Amino acid sequence: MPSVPRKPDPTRRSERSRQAILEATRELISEVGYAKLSVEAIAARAGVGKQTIYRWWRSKGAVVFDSFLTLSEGVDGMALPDTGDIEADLKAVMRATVAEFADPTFEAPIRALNLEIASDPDLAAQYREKLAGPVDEAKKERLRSAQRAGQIAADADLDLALELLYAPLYQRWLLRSGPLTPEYADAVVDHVLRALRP
Amino acid sequence: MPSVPRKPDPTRRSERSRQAILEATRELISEVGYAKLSVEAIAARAGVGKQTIYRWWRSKGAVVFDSFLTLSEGVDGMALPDTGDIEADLKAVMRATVAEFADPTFEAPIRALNLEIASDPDLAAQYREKLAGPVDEAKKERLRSAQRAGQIAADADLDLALELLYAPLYQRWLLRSGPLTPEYADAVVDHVLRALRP
Amino acid sequence: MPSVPRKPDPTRRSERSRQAILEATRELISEVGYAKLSVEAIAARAGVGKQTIYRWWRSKGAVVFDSFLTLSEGVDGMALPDTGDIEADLKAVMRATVAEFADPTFEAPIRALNLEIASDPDLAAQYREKLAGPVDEAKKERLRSAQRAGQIAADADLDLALELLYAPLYQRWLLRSGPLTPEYADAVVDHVLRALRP
Amino acid sequence: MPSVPRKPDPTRRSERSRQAILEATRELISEVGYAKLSVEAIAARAGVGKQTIYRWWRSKGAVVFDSFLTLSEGVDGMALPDTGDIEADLKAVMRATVAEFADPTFEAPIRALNLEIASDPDLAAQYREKLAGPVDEAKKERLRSAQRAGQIAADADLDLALELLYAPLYQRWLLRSGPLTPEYADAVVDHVLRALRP
DNA sequence: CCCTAAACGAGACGGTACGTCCGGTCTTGAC
DNA sequence: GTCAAGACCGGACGTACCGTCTCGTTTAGGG
Repeated sequence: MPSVPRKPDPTRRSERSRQAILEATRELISEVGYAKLSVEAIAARAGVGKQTIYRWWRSKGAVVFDSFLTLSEGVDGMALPDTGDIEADLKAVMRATVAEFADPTFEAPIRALNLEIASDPDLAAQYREKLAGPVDEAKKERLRSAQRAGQIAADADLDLALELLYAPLYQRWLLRSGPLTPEYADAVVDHVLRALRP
Repeated sequence: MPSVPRKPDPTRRSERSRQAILEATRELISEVGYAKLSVEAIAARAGVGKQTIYRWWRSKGAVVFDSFLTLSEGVDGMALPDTGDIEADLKAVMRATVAEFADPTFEAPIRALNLEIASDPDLAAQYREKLAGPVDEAKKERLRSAQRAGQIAADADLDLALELLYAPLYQRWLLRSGPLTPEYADAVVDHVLRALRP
Repeated sequence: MPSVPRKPDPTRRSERSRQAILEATRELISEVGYAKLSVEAIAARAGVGKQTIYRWWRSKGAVVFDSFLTLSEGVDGMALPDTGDIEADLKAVMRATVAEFADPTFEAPIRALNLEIASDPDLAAQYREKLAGPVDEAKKERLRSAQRAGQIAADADLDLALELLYAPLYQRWLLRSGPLTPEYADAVVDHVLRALRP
Repeated sequence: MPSVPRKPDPTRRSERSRQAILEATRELISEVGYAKLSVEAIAARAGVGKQTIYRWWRSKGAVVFDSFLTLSEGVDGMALPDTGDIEADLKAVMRATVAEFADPTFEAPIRALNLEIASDPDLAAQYREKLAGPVDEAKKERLRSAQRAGQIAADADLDLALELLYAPLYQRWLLRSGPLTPEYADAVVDHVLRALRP
């Protein structure tokens, strides 16, 4: 008897347990760090049986991921500031990103999330669809506005533009390969805008 | 007497064991992946006592890291090709990087190494010093040659230049956020050179 | 309001479910053995909700016990053979008992039942009343007949007599402390009859 | 890789752990009863890793069994009292057995042991060899003495004699099928001696 | 004939324990 | 004193069941 694992019925899922698990996960990542996070501890903190976690998530990584999804659910309709000055606007956004990376409260969980995504292609796909996608779309919308204003080339590849802007920040932060300062953000913006000029 | 762990005498270290451990580590990362790599398995595969691993390395990550150091020992004196055409040279190098990332043989170990570095600031420092540093220096040397040839601005920040070039590739690869093609490498080079023009 | 568990109404009990549960129990004891018997498995096999089991039985042991009661319902009016020769009759009955103990079909369930009874005084009481009692009464009736025929002492303690006869068989079987052969049964009968002679 | 479970080296076994485990087992059986005894609890109480238990014992039952072996190690050379009066001596011994069965301190562990033996043929074999065997030999020695004294038949089957004596007590105790009194023990002895008379 | 209340199947839930794996420490005997 | 070997304590893993608790869905009188 190969014990066919019947799949659970989502309509009967306990929302209370789901919330408790995601909240416990977020708390524990902040408290003990991602490396020492255990399903056992999540279940205990959430007042939940371990099976309830394994029933609804494939892996610890999936729980971690979901705990972030929930955090940033309101981001969807988000739009970036548009003062008409693409350079100023980008620098503001990039400096905010730098500040977020520097904030020790965010540092640990975001790092956990990124390690999880880097390890698991499935989560990476979900990440792009649910988290990165909408945010990137908002950013590209701002770049399109700049295209219309003639501030960057009309035929610029906006996906590439985004990567030229953010990847250097991301890499410095993830690998700690250099100081992550507002000035650095500014320098990146200056260079990339130069590359994108009409 | 509180067992003061006298530190081992490196002169008596068994080179044979060291090699066996590093080799077993490389093999196992390729075979079972980084997530399922265990000290136990390394010791068994290497025909070595676990203590011998713990005696000489702080953590599993340190072993993984060292297993790469050994791999790339000959890289030190390396210089990049210099045909006089910075654009062609950069595209060649970047396309090689893309190919390396795409090679399934390298994929797993490099990913393991990067996860380890992202998790452990100490290893990150070692990484910069021992691995990234020399390679980056060679790359910067090529850029300096281009500066002298007037192909890129004399006052360009070469560290930044390197990051603008490599970070987009790195990010796409690590997060699987898009296709990693030679054309993509070319596009990045084109943009960055534009930003760096005198 | 502390959920007073109103007790179920037996008149509305589903006979179909009851039968399915008892049958599934018997099957599973034979198939996987008593130690690995689980309420979950019984419910699944019987196509029944777990609650239906817990509604009508106190414990797994109670189900096991009941599954035997049902098996041996027709035994009540049973009478032992009476050829007039107590020795021959007893030997026949005892040999039959030996055969039953040796039959692998009966072995597992009977053992399960005995372990359950040995663990739970309540079940033991039920066992005496519902199963052992009637059977013992039939056996004692045969002994009384022998008393009237002057084959065993008129003042013999028949309960003790039964125990002298059956306990040695039972012990050998339960603890596997020796071979359980027809000859052994005969020897026991011979000795006990000698002890009971007028 | 079928993970060949290499067998442990008994010469390196920790005697301290072994003792702690057996002692914890005895304590827990007395405290919480056999049904609620868990390997987890034994390990915790003994201050031992669970693996250390699973390394040296096949099952929980085997641990329980061993914890009894250790208890009764001094019994080996034991000899029964021999006043020359077999009836008096047997009654004394049987009454002692009755008392032991009645003692609530012994009740739980002995019952646990018997359930374990009844469930597991391997343990049953060990039981006969290590525990029951020596004790039975002492009892048979006393019976042989009675044979020499002409109190019981010279050709009596002493194994059978032992079973006729003890099985009724054992059965009454295990199944709680009747009161276990000194008088009952006496009655059994009287009958069995009558059956064994020369 | 419908209404309603109970029993029912299904199975999610909070838990406990399972038996396994591995981390990191400690011990033994060979070299 | 390092080494291979591996026992040890501890703790987390992912699974199996426990007994309880909803969920709709039958089902069977009583109105």
